[in-house]
Amino acid sequence: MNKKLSINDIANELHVAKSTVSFILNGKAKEKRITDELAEKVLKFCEEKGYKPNQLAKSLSTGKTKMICLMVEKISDYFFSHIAFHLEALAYKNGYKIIYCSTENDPEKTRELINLLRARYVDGYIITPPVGIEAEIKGLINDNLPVVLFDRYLPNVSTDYVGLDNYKGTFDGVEYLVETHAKKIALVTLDSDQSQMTERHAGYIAALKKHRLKPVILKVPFANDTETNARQCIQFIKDNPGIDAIVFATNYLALSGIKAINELGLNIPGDISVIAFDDHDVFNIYNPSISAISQPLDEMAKQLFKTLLDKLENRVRLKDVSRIIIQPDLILRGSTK
Amino acid sequence: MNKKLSINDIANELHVAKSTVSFILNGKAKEKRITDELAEKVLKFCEEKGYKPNQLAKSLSTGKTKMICLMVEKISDYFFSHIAFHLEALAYKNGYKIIYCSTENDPEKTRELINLLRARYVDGYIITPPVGIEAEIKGLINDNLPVVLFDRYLPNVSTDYVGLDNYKGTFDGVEYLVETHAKKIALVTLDSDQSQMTERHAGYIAALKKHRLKPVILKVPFANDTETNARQCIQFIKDNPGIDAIVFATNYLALSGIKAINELGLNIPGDISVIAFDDHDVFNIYNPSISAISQPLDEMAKQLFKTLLDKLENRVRLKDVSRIIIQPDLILRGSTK
DNA sequence: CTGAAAGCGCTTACAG
DNA sequence: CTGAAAGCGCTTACAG
Repeated sequence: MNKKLSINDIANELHVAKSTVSFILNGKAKEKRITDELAEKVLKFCEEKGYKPNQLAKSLSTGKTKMICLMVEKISDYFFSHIAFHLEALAYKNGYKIIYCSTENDPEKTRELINLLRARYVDGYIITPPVGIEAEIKGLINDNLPVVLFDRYLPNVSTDYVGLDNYKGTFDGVEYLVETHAKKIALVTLDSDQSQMTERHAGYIAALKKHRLKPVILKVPFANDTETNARQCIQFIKDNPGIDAIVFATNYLALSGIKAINELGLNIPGDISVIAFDDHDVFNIYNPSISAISQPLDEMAKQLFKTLLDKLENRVRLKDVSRIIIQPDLILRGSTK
Repeated sequence: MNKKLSINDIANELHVAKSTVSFILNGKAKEKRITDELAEKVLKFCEEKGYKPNQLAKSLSTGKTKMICLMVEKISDYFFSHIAFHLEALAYKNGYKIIYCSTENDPEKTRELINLLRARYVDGYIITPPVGIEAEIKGLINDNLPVVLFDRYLPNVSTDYVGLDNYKGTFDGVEYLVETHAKKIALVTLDSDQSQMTERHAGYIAALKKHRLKPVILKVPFANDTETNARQCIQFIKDNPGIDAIVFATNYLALSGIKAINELGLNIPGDISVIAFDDHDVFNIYNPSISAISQPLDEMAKQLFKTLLDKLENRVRLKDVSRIIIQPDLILRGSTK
């Protein structure tokens, strides 16, 4: 239980002012015209003693905590936990720590979380916003806190955004299915107003229109469990005979849907081709392996962090808003012809 | 950009001393014999103004940050991201925030992470320790910081631990396979010294011994990717003709292994029964669905957090170490007879 | 080039 | 019952 060393202790032991120590430690020795000799001596002493400045004290006086908040829909989801992993590496490399929290798409919960994090004075926010949280996000922006939205945006909120070209994802997916001679291409999606979902829907509709095909759509409630989704898919397929391809708007919908198709005794891709939006590492080992519209996770995380860091380090003015749209990859596997 | 209210502002506006405000806000009004009237007035004022105490300042003077560090092997893994989700709910309910980080099983990286978090003065640690980090964990304990290990423990470190009865998991799994008349039961596991892996191995061996069967074991390197694991499984099954059941020591090994079995044209469970250690939500929708030795995630998270909280709130003395062993559930699905 | 001093926003003995 | 004051460990004008 060695007592923690403070900057005072160091100043005393070395008989210099603590301001001098502080300047040296923060790389302002040159600027403050402190002799190299002294700087060297102080640095060496700190090194030897294993001195680590108290971040709390530092934060209190600078107003910067070097912490960022990652607020996702649900940290245990495949997509979000992978984004979290990639962001972590980038954050730590740049001296930031990440506090995560899950909104579970509940605006009320999200509001509380934002309030809690504000009291912690985190420096910036990366958020997948639920609909209904516009005012709080604007509140953050008004207080000059950098906010980057991702995965989905809020039409009325002007702030940085990093997301996928969802429209192109489903559009290309459908076009590929058309090329393989599918005639009745269904979409199974969530009943959701979120931008990424409406974009996926729009891409599907547009591609069908281009090829003069008719939409066949199942929308399931967000809160459904896997089993319920499977049941609804079975009913949907029965109700719409002749479906020969299905685009699933999320990876978990695809897994339920495949279960449904299996239970109906239909063959993939013989009877029905399948494409899932958002890749998943089990898709590769599934039998048959599942074709997917993939979101480049590391690229997304990279852009997200860069966008936030540019604001945090004042390389970009707060008011200058960027929208980064990442292109999806259509990965063809065994579930399509 | 409304200026943040401080306790000083409140004291001034209400013409009371800031210590009084502080006492009231911290529920010490009674104790300090402050009139209900005054307390009421202050509370109401703070409520109206939306005053949120600055956590940084609070932390600096109390020495408590109300933050805990969750250090797992990899935040994007199914098991860890789900534990993270459950822990989050418990932490927030109790006023704590969580900083996560991934060790990637690298002692060097873990060492750095611990140092970084120490400079942040987090109040407690929940860690899945890589082998080789004993000294640093002891360092935390010596400085009276509560540490709860989970998933695996370090034999030489005496601290709280929450983990699964891994031995029982594989033991019961093997016994069930024996009951279904399997004669040549293989184990596919990681080449790892971690306690959870050696326990799973031991349970397998013990059950075989009891039934006078011979072990057939494949150990794959930790760093392998899915594809490589599948290749090695194929070779392993070819090299050991007559395997009629396989226990996989992790869920991802199971997924690779199933791919291998499929590629060999063997039927599950007709030719080979399969049990996976650690459930995964795709197991349920796989075809056939996969039997699993399941770790109760929410129970585990609950015990983990309770153990840590008991220490943080001084309900249990730091020196009193607990070991909580959670019982696995054997979930039988389509991949076993 | 260096030092004394104020300040960040809290908590908590201590005195009255 | 309440208030003035010191302290947590830093940063940063300011003076010399």
